[in-house]
Amino acid sequence: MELFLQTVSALNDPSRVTILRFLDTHGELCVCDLHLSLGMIQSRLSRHLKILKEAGFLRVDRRGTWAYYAIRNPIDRFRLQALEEIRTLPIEMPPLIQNSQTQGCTL
Amino acid sequence: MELFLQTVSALNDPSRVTILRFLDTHGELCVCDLHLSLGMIQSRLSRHLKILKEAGFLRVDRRGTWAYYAIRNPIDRFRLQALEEIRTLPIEMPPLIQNSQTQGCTL
DNA sequence: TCAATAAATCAATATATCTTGAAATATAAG
DNA sequence: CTTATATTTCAAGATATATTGATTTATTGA
Repeated sequence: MELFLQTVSALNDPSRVTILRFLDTHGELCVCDLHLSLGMIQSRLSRHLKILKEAGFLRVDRRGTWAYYAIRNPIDRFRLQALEEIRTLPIEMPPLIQNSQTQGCTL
Repeated sequence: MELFLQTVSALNDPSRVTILRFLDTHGELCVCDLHLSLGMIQSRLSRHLKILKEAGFLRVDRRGTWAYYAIRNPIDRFRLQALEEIRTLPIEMPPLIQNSQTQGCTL
């Protein structure tokens, strides 16, 4: 029961659904690019990423100063079904801004 | 997004998960039998049933004084997948008490 | 109509979660 | 070692959700 509730509770927030959809669409991204693209201040973003990671949706890969987040793979059946459901939602997705590659991140 | 969040938010509570599992196991039941079986006070149960109904998981059938709740059928794909996931959870299920058939309900 | 039972709603309190800005960590570069 | 940048954590206030007991609505039958 607890694990199910953790999964469901992680999905129960528009910011987190948007993050999942964004990472599902664009693949691995670092926190600062998510910050720039989604317009969330980083403390808020970091908190949501942590919740999604602890609920088994995301994995982190630290390379240097950057933390790269992506949809976890492999992922269990129900979480995958939730991601597939999110993929069908009509969410307005902001464009991807990837300054980490070029001028660096302005936090 | 809103409908998805309503679905997910309805699942985000141990009482409601238990109610869904109980109705999934035993089929249609009236509020007072759920009240007796699950040991939830009536106002609390009624509130959770309303949330589950509005989220599309349950249907109600009023017959006389009784309101019979059951898993909605047909049900959409993601909600069905959630119910299937709930079916796999190791939840301690209390025995079914069905006093409405015999001595009546003691609310 | 009146009383009894089932169910839903209301009001108050308690608990949990989200947001923000500031402070703390951590890595890299000079 | 010190500074700059990226990320996480902390503390405070705001918002949402859950619980309880009391009240209200609805239906049945005397």
